[in-house]
Amino acid sequence: MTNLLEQLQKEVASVAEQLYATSFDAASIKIDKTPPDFDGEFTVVVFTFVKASRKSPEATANELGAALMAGFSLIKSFNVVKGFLNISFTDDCWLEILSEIHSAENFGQLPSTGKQVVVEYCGPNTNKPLHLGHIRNILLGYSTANILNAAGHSVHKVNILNDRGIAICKSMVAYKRNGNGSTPASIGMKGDHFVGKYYVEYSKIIEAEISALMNDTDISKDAAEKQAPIYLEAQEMLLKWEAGDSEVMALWNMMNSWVYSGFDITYKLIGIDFEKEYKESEFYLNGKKMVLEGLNSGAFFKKEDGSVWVDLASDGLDQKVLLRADGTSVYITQDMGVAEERYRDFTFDESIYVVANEQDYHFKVLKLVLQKLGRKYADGIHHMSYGMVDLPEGKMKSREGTVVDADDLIEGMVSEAMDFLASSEKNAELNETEKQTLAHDIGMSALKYFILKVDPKKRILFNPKESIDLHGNTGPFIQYAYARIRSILRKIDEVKVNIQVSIGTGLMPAEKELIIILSQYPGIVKLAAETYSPAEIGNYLYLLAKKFNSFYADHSILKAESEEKMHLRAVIALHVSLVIKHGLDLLGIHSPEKM
RNA sequence: GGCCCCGUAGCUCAGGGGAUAGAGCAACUGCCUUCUAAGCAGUGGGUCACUGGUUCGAAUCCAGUCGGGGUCACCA
Repeated sequence: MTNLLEQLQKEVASVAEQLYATSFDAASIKIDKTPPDFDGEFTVVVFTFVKASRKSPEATANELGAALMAGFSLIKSFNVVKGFLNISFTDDCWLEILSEIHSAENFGQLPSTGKQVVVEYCGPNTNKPLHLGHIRNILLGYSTANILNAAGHSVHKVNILNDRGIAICKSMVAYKRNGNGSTPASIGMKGDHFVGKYYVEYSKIIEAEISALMNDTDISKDAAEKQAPIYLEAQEMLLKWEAGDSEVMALWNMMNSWVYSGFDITYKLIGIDFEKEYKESEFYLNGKKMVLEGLNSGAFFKKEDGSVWVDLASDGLDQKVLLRADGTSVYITQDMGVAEERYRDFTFDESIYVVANEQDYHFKVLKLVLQKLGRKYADGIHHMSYGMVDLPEGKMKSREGTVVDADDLIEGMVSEAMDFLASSEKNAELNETEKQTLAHDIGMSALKYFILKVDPKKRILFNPKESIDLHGNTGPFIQYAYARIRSILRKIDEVKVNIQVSIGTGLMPAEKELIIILSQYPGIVKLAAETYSPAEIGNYLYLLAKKFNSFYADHSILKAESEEKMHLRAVIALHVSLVIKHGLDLLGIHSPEKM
């Protein structure tokens, strides 16, 4: 019963086999949901059978329909339009399905697969605050982890902190020059913004120095950049860092700790968490060891200048450097070390990297390199490649100051939701704190849904001048449907109505439609997990909420025609609300009880 | 230039072999003494970039063309 569609496929296959003495693979039989303009719930596409039947599509469809009716008691009726066999199931069949949903322990949670899955997301640099690009990454990562968990996997959310390298040194150098011992606390600034301020300051200083050099001497801009005093200072600081200079390490630790405390605030605002955070500074040396191991095993080779390379020509890629001539590590070396550690930590079956598609090439290389080192776990590496966020003018560029800051964006959305609350007579009974909480839930919902409803693979266009909607195909729309249902259910609880499904009540089309949509939910969770696509959940929830709202406008639940109808509708509404809540949870969106 | 991704309504997006291509926003009409109007019902809006091919059937698959983006660093 739980999978009506599969059952129907099998029935069709066996009926067709009897009629036409040809065997058909049940799973390959094409059955769609019947489009709204036609009568029925499922549609069998009969073109695949006409060759065997040697009859017209219509005759074949009629023949199959009659045979199905005769042998399959759940079918109420069928009709044929051209090559399409539309099938209706009995009301009792759908009520039975509703009853199954009603008695399910945790509808939408799929049985355990026993698989260990790691999801890495966020991956910030520690020299500046998070921006809109990180927000998409964070939302996709967190939501995908939830979805994989609902699909039965054992999921571990991890972060990777790019905490070393020239970028952080730039902030450090600028701070040393102009910081005057100030701290985030002393000037009342969030730690990541504080450090980011000096990163911006570095750019200003070097630009001044470059133009001074170019005025004094006749050199190119590129050359001037490499001679600028602050650039040389940053380089020197990087070397000192690698040498473990205690003064540099102290500064580095202090500034990074400021950044982390800033990030933590943002993570909390968004409502996400990590089981473990990996710092690249702690693992890049392991990566180096792995490169040397590959050199010894012959997987990699050394060039005359001492640099170490891997040849990926046989895999359709180029040669790739793994270790510089001076022995320092490159980006990929660090990822190798972290991957190894991660396998030690979780012995994962699958390790998912949520990283923008500009790094497609990098992850192909990482996987191949680990495979060449004989790491079996490399087969489980999956790059969840998502499209970047564009502004109307194109890509966000931190140097040109066009980045949309994460904290600003969040604050803007929440205050917009707050404005809406203030302008409405509803929610007047809430106190200021409750209003803030609600505005946060709604504003974040609008932002999260705006990003998550789009297919992860596609790029997103964000126009900072147009605020994100609170109406229509939005997060608040779905939340609203939930809040309306909760309001009704609270009233039912008051009169202690015992909610149960009674088989034998008839079903109106709108009631049946909601049951059908509800029954699809576990399949949607599975699909979202298989395709790594929170958008599947988002689109489904919108459809569900929309159909419920439509139902709500036409039919009263509390004042239904009969007691029996009231129970039935209450059960349907209850499960619409539970699925909405479950689905919104997967997206990291709260479901307010009132709004 | 090589490789990869993307072109669907004015805008933002669904649909990814199946019937007459759908939503939201924006514009315009109606609907709150009835379970929350952040809602519902409706109107207008399309050469699914273009050309060819495969198929009973193509927005969907294949090839090419045009347009947009990414990448091909001893940057991360």
